[in-house]
Amino acid sequence: MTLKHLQHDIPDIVIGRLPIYLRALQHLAQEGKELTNSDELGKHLGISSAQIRKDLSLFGGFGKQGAGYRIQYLQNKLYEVLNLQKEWEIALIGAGDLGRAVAHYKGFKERGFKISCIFDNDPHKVNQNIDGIPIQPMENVATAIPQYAIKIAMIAVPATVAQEVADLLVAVGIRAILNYAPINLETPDGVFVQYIDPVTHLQRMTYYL
Amino acid sequence: MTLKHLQHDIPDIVIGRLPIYLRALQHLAQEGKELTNSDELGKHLGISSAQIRKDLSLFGGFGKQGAGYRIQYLQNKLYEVLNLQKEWEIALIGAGDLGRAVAHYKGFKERGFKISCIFDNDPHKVNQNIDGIPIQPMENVATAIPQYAIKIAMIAVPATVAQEVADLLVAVGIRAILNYAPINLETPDGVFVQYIDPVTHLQRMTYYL
DNA sequence: TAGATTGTTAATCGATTAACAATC
DNA sequence: TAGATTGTTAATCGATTAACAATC
Repeated sequence: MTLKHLQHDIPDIVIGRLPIYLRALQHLAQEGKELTNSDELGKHLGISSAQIRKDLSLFGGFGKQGAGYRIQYLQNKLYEVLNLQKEWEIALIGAGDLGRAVAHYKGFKERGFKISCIFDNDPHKVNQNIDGIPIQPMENVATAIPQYAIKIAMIAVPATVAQEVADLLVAVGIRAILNYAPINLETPDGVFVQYIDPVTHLQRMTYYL
Repeated sequence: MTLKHLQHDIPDIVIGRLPIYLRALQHLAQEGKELTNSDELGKHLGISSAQIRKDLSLFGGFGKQGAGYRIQYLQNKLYEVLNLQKEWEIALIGAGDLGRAVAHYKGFKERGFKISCIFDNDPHKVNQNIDGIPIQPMENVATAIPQYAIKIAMIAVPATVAQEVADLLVAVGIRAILNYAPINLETPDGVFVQYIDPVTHLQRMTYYL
């Protein structure tokens, strides 16, 4: 059973669920389980079992009728689908409060993403380091990012300059941006942006309170 | 034109977009604009103008034909819809690396959310403080949260204990949880959970790289 | 009034679910 | 084999878009 790589058939909303499945599988693996099924996964995630089976079947048959899914095997397949088999290097832009917090977060390294360079335009911060990673001046972006072929960046600068920074990053070859600034970014086709704005999540819940 | 409060007619996916609209409006207001329209907003956000008009019209008529939307007025109405007219108090659970980072983030206060108490089970951390907010022992959760009628909590503890913490929070009256631990939480009906897991966003983008 | 943009309806599109044959 | 659960199809459900009458 080979991976179907008719990638353009796969809705983005399905891709968005795969990391969630992966997280649930990790959890089950830590409990010492080797086998699971769409029903168990669904209960865990509050998603219907039919949806899980349908999502997974888009990439080929990862399960066995009558048995379910081997956790380890399914994890490996999802890593493969999501291109997570190698560690990705990330550039972090901004070394203020927010950037420092992002840089200190251990979850990136633990789950396959390594912050390999940090940039800031404040001369006082340049040549300091965060957990051993030196803070470089913004001028270095144009050389360092292509040099190490870094494709992913995180933006942790004030909202007022986030678009400008994004434009620069796109110009030097960045293809995926995780934006912590509370502002929408415009990027050309083929450059992907995801947003981390905890306040919008809170505002979504207060509606119901 | 009064607010329609047939709240159960409103799809959650629409509620989820309102904070994004609010963010765009704030941006336009800062540029000194007083008036906007569904087309301008849509271009800003990469959303169709029809969708914006439809979403907003679910709550009553906020615009004027031929003119568009008055930014200030629309902001106020959205604040009203989302219950953002008063500052909300939040409890933060966990004062490790992640909890500290969350506590330091200035965006909450700036946008109407105040972290008013912090809890941790590490005796070494208790009685220290973060930006002037004392770290209390976990035993205090049961008294402090009802005392101040806090309805929103943020979880920044290790994934292994996050469910346990969530159960406790629900038991003492918390109705909305922003969960930073990379694990799905199960909560009873009427308790809302949102997730902040930057790694899942990165994993979603690597698919396309 | 003429021009512009909303609010709303109807049509389209896409995602979820139910059900079951296939098969381990 | 009998039992269980997948993979997949068809039906349902819900969300988005197109279009335009209403109206500022």
